[in-house]
Amino acid sequence: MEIGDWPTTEAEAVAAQERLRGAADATGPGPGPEEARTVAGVDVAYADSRSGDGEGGGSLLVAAAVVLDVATLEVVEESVHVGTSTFPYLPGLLAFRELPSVRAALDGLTHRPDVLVCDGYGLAHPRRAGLAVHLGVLTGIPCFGVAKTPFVSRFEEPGRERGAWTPLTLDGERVGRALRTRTGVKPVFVSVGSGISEENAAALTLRLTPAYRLPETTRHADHLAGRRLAKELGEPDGPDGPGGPGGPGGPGRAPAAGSA
DNA sequence: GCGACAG
DNA sequence: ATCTTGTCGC
Repeated sequence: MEIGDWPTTEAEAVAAQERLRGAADATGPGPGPEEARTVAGVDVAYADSRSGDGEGGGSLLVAAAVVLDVATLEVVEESVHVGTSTFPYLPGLLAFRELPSVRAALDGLTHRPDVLVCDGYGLAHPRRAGLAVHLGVLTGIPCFGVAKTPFVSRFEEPGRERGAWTPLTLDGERVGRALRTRTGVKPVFVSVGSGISEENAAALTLRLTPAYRLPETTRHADHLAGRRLAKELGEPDGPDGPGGPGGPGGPGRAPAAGSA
């Protein structure tokens, strides 16, 4: 979907997801830890989560995309996008709140990552159209989601050790895995978005969690977005003062308005 | 009908 | 998501 038919209301967003559910690539196994050279994680930080945005404008937000080398887990490239929210947070419609800014952050990358990882869901969604499905279809890059809570899905508690997992189900369908990334710690919820198999998504998730419950990609993107947001809030006029030149230091886009 | 509900 | 101090542990 292009900017032209971007949903404005909840009803339009739901309809868009129902059309999207068939557009996802459910056949491609995509790359696993051995095939993928790079993986990009994306996340968004908000200055004001509650009012989000009203009818008039939107609150400040920062989207971040961080590319990691799968073999070494070292940061290859970073990109941030500073903008404003154009859609409120509504359960099941997170994609419409985060997609515009996430896309902008991804556009700032010079690398085209082999895989995309995002917070939230892919198929583990009421209409099988979570953020990872939207992002995978939009970019054409294999994408999956790793969420911290199961939302509407259900699962049996997996074994206590790292690597243990159980099926995530929704309406009697398999929608992902409850995967233990750290021994003795609550599991994460992995679900495919588009262009990658559940097996490869789970294998990559384990590859990306050598030390923490959440993937390094998510951690890096989360921290980058948070640091940049704090900087924006603390220095509204930038390090060079009012009217001064100097754009955003290093990687990063200039502030971009969300709407006219 | 009301509440709960990825981030 | 975001608001926040201390605390346990490598």
